[in-house]
Amino acid sequence: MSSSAALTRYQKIYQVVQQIPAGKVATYGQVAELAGLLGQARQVGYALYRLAPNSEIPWHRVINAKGQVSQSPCRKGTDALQRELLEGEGIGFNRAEQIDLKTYLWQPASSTLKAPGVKGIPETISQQIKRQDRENNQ
DNA sequence: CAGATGACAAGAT
DNA sequence: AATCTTGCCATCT
Repeated sequence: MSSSAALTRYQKIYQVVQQIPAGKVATYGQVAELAGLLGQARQVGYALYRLAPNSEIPWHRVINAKGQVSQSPCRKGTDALQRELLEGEGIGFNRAEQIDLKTYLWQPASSTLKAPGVKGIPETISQQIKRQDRENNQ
């Protein structure tokens, strides 16, 4: 820890991830929005990359928008571990090693946050903003 | 101090 | 449908 900043973006991200309940998952983009980093899903991945595998933070409940677990080239096996942890919480994977977001996505109460790009679930806030931005631009 | 880099996501081609 | 491009920022050399 060489950072002296009071509350960095990464720390906000960690706080959000800690709120994900067992048996549910959140996408990187969703965590970013909840952390006040709209549209910066990448930062979430960067932040989680910094975590130790034995961290108190439930990093394994964060998956990508396709419903698949991501993996780090530096940490072989973390994807398998992540899958085991999730299955241990009752989360099911289909044949394509994907999680059904419609069933398992964390949907915080009193929030309009939804899953990105999932059929049957409305677009995320960042998607709404981008779409409106696009329409204005035309 | 400048540049490289790292668990993503969405639009464009 | 698959691949490429861009946006974003904290850390480490």
